[in-house]
Amino acid sequence: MANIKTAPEGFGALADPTRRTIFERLAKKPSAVGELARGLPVSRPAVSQHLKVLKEAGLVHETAEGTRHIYRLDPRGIAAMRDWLDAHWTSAMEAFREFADRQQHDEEGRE
Amino acid sequence: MANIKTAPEGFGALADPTRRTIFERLAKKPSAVGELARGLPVSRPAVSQHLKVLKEAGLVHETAEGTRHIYRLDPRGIAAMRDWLDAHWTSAMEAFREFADRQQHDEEGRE
DNA sequence: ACTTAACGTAAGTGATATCTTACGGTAAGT
DNA sequence: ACTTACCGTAAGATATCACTTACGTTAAGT
Repeated sequence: MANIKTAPEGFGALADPTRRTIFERLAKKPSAVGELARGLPVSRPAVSQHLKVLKEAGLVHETAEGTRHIYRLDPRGIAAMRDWLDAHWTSAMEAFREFADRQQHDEEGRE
Repeated sequence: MANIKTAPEGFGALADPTRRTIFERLAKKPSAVGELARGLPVSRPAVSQHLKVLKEAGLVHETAEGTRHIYRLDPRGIAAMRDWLDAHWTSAMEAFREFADRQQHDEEGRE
């Protein structure tokens, strides 16, 4: 099971638009830092800082190839966030359905 | 299908610890604002502001009962975030598995 | 009608986040 | 050995965020 304690960090990590773009870029293809910086409206050091946040959240994994640092998505971090959402989704689903049904029933009774 | 364009807003909404606590509280039981403020280390207006963010992210739904405003989780917003994660999870899973296999193979060859 | 309860919003403040430029370190190429 | 490529970190500036107090509104109770 994925470590659910790291899930909250993930939300903070994906809260920033630039980091989401990086995340989506890595989903398509593992990339180096400079490679990511090209095509982004921020500097290369900024990308490094974003990758650090993503890494500490357990969402990406880093490996070195010479001086190049290759980053790729870590599915375990993503799974942790999914699990966190799922843990609440079920109860929310039931409660909301019950509420929606009652809401509809009340409106029908009023017509 | 849930509107995937609202998903990113959700990450920002759940990035704050206090909002996550509110979120978890609502998962257990729909509640009014003052009711939520009790037991939280922040003021009632702060809770109102947090609920506004959660609402704009599509994560909660508001209904009025007299002067009391009842908030409950909106499963559609949660589903949107889940879908966003799932969209990247699959490709990340495959790429990472391939990477991990190759990594292990390399290490075996070195022994 | 008056009071009370519950809530949202405005304004201001302190903390945090994100960005930049500057710098230092490591590995590869010549 | 020297240069070049690639990267992380430090320091500082600006923008954004979360919080508080003060205020106005609406609905219920007496």
